Formats: sequence, C-alpha cells, structure tokens
Amino acid sequence: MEDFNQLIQIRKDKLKTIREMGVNPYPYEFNQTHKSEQIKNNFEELEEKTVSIAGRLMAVRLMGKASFCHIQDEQGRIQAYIRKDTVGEETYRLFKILDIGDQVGIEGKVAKTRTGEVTIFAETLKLLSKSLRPLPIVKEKEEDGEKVVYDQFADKEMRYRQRYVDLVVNPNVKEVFVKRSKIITAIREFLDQQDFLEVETPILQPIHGGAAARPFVTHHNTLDRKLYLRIANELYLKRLIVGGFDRVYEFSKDFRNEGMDRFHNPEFTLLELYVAYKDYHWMMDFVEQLFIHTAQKVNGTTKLQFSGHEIELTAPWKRLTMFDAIKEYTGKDLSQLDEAGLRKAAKELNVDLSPEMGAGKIIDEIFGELVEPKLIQPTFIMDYPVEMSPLAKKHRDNPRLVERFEPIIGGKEVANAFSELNDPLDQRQRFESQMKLKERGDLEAQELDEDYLRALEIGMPPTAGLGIGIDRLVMLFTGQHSIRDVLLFPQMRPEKK
RNA sequence: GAGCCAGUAGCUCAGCUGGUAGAGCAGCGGCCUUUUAAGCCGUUGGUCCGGAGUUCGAAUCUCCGCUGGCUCACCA
Repeated sequence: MEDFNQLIQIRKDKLKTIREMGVNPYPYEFNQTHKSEQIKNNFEELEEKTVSIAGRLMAVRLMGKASFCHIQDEQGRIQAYIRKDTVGEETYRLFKILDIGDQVGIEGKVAKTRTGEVTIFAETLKLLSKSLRPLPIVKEKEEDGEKVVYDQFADKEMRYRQRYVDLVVNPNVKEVFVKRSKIITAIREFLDQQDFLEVETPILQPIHGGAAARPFVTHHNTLDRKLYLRIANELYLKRLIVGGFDRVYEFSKDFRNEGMDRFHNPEFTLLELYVAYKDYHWMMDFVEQLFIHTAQKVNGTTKLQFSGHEIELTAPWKRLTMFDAIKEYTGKDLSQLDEAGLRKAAKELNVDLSPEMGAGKIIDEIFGELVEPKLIQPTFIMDYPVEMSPLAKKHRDNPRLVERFEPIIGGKEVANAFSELNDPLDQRQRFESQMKLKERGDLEAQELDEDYLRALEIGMPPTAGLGIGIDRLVMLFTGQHSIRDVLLFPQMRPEKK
C-alpha cells in the first residue's frame, strides 16, 4: 500500500507541475474529427490530411527529442508521433511527464512510418484529463500473425469489481457488451415491426407472482406495507391483454433471492411478451423467426459457435414432446407411469430424487439430467406436466399436461413459453394447489393473486406468452460461459477494506 | 450449502524438503528525433490476505477466518 500511495503521490506531484506550467489538467472539451479505426480503415483517403483524435495514452516510447505513443479511443488504438521540433518545447516538456492512463487530444497529419504503421504525426497535443491512479500495463506483440499478450489483467475478482479498468485494458470485454446492446436492439426492432407495444409494469409488487422463486422483500414507509421486488412480470402483462392490448412486451429487470453461480445473478434481465388469439404452436414459429432475425442482425449469420459446437438456427427446429424426448434419449416411455412407476424408472436410470418430489418434478429431473445437456441444436421441448406450470393452459388432448414449451440450445433452455391459462376457475384451483405446497414448506410456491383472478374473470382472450432470459441469450450469442461476463456489474460480496 | 484450487511489489508471476523475499513490465533519474513487448545505464518500491499455533527461526508446516475461481447441489 505504501508503494501504491507513492505511485499516486508522484502523479499528484506531476499534476501540480502541470498547473504550474499554466496548463489546465482538466479542460472542458476537445474537438475530435476522427476515431482510430476510421483513420486506419480509410488511410488512402486521409493520407497527409489533418485529423484530431482523443483518447487514453496506453503506451509511450520516448526517445530523447521525439516519441511514439499509442492512443486508445472507443474503437481501438492508433499510434502518434510527437516531435519536439514540431509540437514545440513547452508541449514536449508536458508530454514527457504524462503517464499511461492520461487522456489526451492530438491533432496532426496522417501518414505511415517506416515500418508501415498508420500514425498521426502530431502538430498539437492537449492534455484532456490527468490520471492519478496507475493502470495495469498490458503489452501486446504480433508474432507470426498471432497476438501475444503480456501481463494480461486477468484477476476475475478485480475485473468484475473494477469493470472500468477491465474495459480499458481488455478490449474483447468491450465487444461482449456492444453485442449485448445490439441483441436487445435487434429484438426490440423485430417486436416493433410486428406491432408489439413496449410497456412498463411495477417492479415493486405487493404479491410476487408469475414464477417460482424466493423474492427480495422491502418496505414502503408511507403505506407501511411490505413490498416485493418482482420475480417476473407475467401477471401484469396478462392484465394488459385483458385490457385490450393484443401484443405487449417488456424488458424487465427481475430479482430472485437465490444462489449465485455461472447461470444466476440476483438481478437479471427477462424479456416477456404476450400475444392475444395465438397458442404455443404459433409461438414456436415466432421464436424461430425472432432468433434468426437477431442472429442475422448481430452476427450476420444464423450459425453460432458455442462450446466447440456449431449451432445452426435455421428453421424449422426439431419439436419433441417431453415424453418423446426422454424416450429417445433413455429408451424409457414414462407417459403412462404413476409416481411409483416414475420413481422406479428414475432409479434404473441412476437419477437421484428427493422424497418430496411429485410426479411432475420427477419427470423434469430425469429430463434435466439425461436429455437437456444433449440437445445442442435448437430443439423445442413441448408439453410439460401440469403440476409444474400453474399459469399454463391444460393440453387440449391430455389433462395431465400443459401446452408449454422450452427451446433448448447448446444444452440449456433459452426461453419458456405457453398457451396462457385463461380459465379463471381452473386458475383459482391451480393457485390453491400452490398454496398447499406453500403450507408444506415450499418457499417457492406461487401466491394466490386475487386481483389477477378478477382480471381473468373479466375475461382474457386465448393468449400465447413467452419469456426469454436475456443474459443467457447473450451468453449464447457471445460464447461466454458465465453470466458475470455478460453483466457489466455482476453482484459481488462487499469489498474488504 | 459441499468439495477442490488460489491469494507474494501497481500488473503478471518465481520463491524446492522451514534459514528472514526475487524477476519482467510500470514508476523514478540519466542517454537516445521513425519506435512498436523500443533499447541501454542506474534506482525506489513488500503487514508475503488476516489471526492463532508449532519452531531458535514461518511466505513456506498446522488450525481458524476472509475473499475469489472452478465443480456439484439448490435454482429457470
């Protein structure tokens, strides 16, 4: 720490010197005419033209009365050449005491150096912001066309806690978040083209409905009442379908008070959308088109590289009922078995069960263990056991099942959809069986929402609904293996002083 | 929640079966007007994650704790 303070103290001393030179180390603006990649990509056109760039000083090679440095801006890095004779004595003196990490603006002519690198031959240089805290120094070298990185800033804890440093120093991190933004834009564009209305529903909810999860609890002082941070927005969006909006969607931050691992962060982004007069068959076609549109817009192809697999998103995707999928991958037909029979089958398949699991949960367990990880190419798994889906409509041919599907890609589900339950009496019964689970100690069982039932009693049209975990979608589209790598500021334990 | 691994300079790391801490980069002082991991000479810098124990002596061994990573469990 002593040493660290020393490094900062040296920079503070330099700051003082700079002020004494009559230079404002924190000026108010700078006129940028170009960015780094733009200059490199349009060299012929810009050669010998004057440009001005702004960015962070990332490398300095000082040689007496002339120097090379690299400036990093939003697009990348570009080299600048600073000559004492050209910029003048005062400016060169300033340049010599600048540190890596300082923000500078440079104006000069574009040309190539002897070794062929596009370089700005500086005529003026302006300090735009003095950095007081040292940055990790990452060096790169080209070797046989391969980029070798030295001293990479790799400590994950520090990368997540100080994302601003991570972003400065690890350029590929930036790409992930640019892509994340493009994905959301592409989805929004697709939905808007299809006449959806983007809406906003409450984050603070008196009843946490729409999913099975433990909530965060908070308190409203004026109303003196308990409120929950939403775990889903499903019940509000369906109230809007009742109200007469036929196509609605919301990108929502949802909150679940559960464990954290590479697939779970306490707050995450969920897209939910609802479409009146459609069912889950229609929704499967829709999901295919949504994914294809997004992949084309973001990656320019319907192929995805993930975990060493090449995934092809072109429609149609395989459609399998859950029972057929289990039969295909385990050889067992579970469709006619009762709970005892299912337990026996699970045992034969070496799937561990806990005693409180009901028939639906056992089926899901077998599926999750033995089938899901093998579904690499996009596959719709359809028709889930009724007990696990209290908001989905019963299957038109089989009352033990609901009309629900999940698309699985790369061995992981990326969405969840169903024909929405709109029979108010059936919905009340489903809530009541959830209440019984809750009494038995299931902390994730859903709450009975009297107002939602009132809305269904007013009457909801046949409706298809869809939820997509946006973070996991981004993981899939960017090839990242941890949710923390697609969240700018993942949740961390408090930093120890 | 469980198991495994890790924490040493600003960054990346070395430090063997215990003998009192090192390198490269960065920093600082020099030299250098086409360099690119620039180079050359010199040099500063450490609560070895924290605490307790064993020992003449602990970065190193033991225990407890903290933080993180990975895997599993829970969970969409």
